[in-house]
Amino acid sequence: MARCPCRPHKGEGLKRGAWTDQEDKLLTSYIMARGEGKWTQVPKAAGLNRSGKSCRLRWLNYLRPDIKRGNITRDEEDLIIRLHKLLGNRWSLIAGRIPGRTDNEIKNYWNTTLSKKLRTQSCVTTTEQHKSNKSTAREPSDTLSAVIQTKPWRCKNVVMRHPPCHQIEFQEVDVTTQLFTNQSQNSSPPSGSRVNNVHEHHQFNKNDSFDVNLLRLGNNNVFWSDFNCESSVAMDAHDDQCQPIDQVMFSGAWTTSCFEEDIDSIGSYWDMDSLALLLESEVSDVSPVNS
DNA sequence: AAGTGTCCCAACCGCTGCTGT
DNA sequence: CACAGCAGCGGTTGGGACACT
Repeated sequence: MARCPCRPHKGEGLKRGAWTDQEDKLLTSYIMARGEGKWTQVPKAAGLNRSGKSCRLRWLNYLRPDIKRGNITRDEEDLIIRLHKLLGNRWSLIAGRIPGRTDNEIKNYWNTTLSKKLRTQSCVTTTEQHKSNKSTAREPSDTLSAVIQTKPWRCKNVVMRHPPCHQIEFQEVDVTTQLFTNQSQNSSPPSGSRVNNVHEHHQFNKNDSFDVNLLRLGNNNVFWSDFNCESSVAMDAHDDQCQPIDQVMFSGAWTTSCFEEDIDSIGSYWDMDSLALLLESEVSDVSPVNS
């Protein structure tokens, strides 16, 4: 499929277009033996006449052993729609939340299937609304989807305080997490679905640098996610619990930023149902991004 | 059977941000 | 600070597969 391999390439005589079985084998066996990374060196070392970029793409989108084959399931489709509503065209972020699916796959699926489907649905909805609202005009903002604009932050000296202590502490962080479970699968928002409290204590050094992904959802909730590992927790930021002292992180924008520590140690877990539940509830009451 | 149109998706392109020097 | 090299991302392309006439 795809490109014509005979199409002249700028400069070098690297092969392009569809990959052969032989090339796949070479790349797979190389990466299995040496691991991912150093993509510019991969083609030469693996004996491939391809660009490193092409090798990386082939591995990530097709050869990786953890890639799930087969059609997108209904659950996955639902999740993609919710995540897209929340994140926009952040395909890699969306893919990171759907095990076994690649950003390319999700992007393609969205462009070829879901966008049409949603367009059709919105046409139907619009028509129905038009019929029912002939006399009662609605604010356009009622139907606006809330797309979170994540903004990455790398910050030092991130500190969290916890009640009753409101002192700034550079050494210790207490995190109270409230996990979502899929036990309450009714349509009610997650206020009723928070069932587990997990209390953890983390130690950080004064000059530690964090890459934490924090999405502030609604007034009281912080959706905290390390996108590099399969775990997420929702923190209740009500009454100053678990709020970062560094208000810059939160001022005026959805923030992204994070632990170097493996937050799996918190005991959190991740599954599609819990995320779906979270999204379902939070998208509807999300605060304005830049207020 | 042959021609044409449409769909799907692997692969490419160009850009951005990060890191090292 | 400037620059180069690299990885990663989202948008786009193009060709095989399939449906339709």
